[in-house]
Amino acid sequence: MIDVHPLGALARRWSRHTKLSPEDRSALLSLPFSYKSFGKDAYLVREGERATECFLLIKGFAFRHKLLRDGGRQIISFHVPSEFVDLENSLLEVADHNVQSLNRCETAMIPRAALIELADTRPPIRKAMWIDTLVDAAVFREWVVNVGRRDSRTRISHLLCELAVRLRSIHGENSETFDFPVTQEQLADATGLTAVHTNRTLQQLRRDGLIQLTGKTLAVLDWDGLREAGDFNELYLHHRA
Amino acid sequence: MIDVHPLGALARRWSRHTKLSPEDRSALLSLPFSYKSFGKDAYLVREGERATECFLLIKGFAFRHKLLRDGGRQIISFHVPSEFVDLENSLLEVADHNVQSLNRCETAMIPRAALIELADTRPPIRKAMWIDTLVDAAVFREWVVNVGRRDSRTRISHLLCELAVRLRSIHGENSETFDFPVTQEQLADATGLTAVHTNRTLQQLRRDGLIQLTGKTLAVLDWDGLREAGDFNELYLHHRA
DNA sequence: CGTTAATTTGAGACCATTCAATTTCGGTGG
DNA sequence: CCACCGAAATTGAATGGTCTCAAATTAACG
Repeated sequence: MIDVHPLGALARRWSRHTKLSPEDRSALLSLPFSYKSFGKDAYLVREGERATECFLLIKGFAFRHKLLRDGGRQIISFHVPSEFVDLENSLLEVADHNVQSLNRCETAMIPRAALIELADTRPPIRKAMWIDTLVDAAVFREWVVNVGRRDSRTRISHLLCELAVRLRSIHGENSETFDFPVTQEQLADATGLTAVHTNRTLQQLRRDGLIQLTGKTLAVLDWDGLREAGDFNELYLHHRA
Repeated sequence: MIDVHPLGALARRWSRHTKLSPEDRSALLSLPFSYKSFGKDAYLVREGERATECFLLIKGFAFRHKLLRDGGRQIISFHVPSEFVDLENSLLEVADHNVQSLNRCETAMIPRAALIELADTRPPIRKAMWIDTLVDAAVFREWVVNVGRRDSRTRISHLLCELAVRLRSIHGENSETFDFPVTQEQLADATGLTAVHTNRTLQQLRRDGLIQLTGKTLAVLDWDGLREAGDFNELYLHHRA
């Protein structure tokens, strides 16, 4: 799945739930944008900033988070290539959270005016964009449930399930090993736990033969087991809209 | 603020962030719908169901929630009159969570086809709808932070702040007393705490002179204090989009 | 290869939970 | 209007999952 065009992966992903005519597709691919690369841990968007463009992830991973008064951090979502990391900034005036890169990544920076115009003139593209934001919201809801009402083992398993499913949709449906540049501290901040407890919980999941997690690679050894451990039901990902 | 038209409150709310022409407004008010009343604790939407219409709250309160394997419940949001409780169902095929009434309430049930057509033909209304779903998402994000990284006192204070702000936008900007038909058990399920601990925490907030909460009425006695206690910053509500 | 980041381990403390019982509140019917 | 009933709120005491603090070990990167 090598794309000649940097927006090709986006067009392909949107085609899964919304039929795009050849004209829609070429209008999408004609969107003006500029490449922007980021190193590890770079901020793409800062809370409180006015946004004038949106970032589409071409390569690498990113995450959204908020910082608390006491210095704590809550990660709100992870993002993989072909996803917008801040599509809401096309319509909302100021960013209410930060977006940061997880590793080196490449993005297409698209002016919000161009995005809005494309959405206004191309109904199917508008629909695809809207569905994107709705699915984002569905994921946030599931995260509220995850951090609100599940214990540490279930919580971490659930998060790993979600990431596995979303990575599969890029790497191929039967892949079980993924590039996973997420530190345990980041995993902790995404699940509302501490890094220490996250570590102990991951060890338990390894001991149970559910996963293998070494360095920057995650392997799901027992999918049904992990799904069970995580109380995971992928309905909320709306993979077919 | 008595509306002659049941969709009047919606038109007024949308006008706050999106300019609607007289034609937009009348197209909105011409939306086909049917009244539907619900008793306390009735289900408006069930997880897994295919949605054919959306519910606009005219009177009364509602909330979204998900049920867990172990019988636990996580409340994901509360809704007040003039809000859609399930606008995402206009585009997503199946509901990924439940919507239930908090007290007796009245709704306008609008066919999703009609909503989509209105959005397709009226750009400002489309924009207002889209902003609605984006603000919903912003609230979900803040809830992830709330249940993920704040202690019980901060968590509950934050939730009360949010509800106060949103209720003010209906009852008038300087009101400090609100109709609040939320039980402590529901408050607990919204904050990821137990009812017992929620009770003790509320007592502490009362003892500190921040709130008064009796029966179905909430009074904010010390707004700055509550805001401080809840680490609350209303930016995420995007009240001016 | 050195140096810093990330992971792992141990032990004690604490916030929130669990379980159970009691009191108060809110709505209903006589 | 009061008695009644179930729901909601409150209290107590014991338990426990997760956190905190610190130190040690291992992995990553220039």
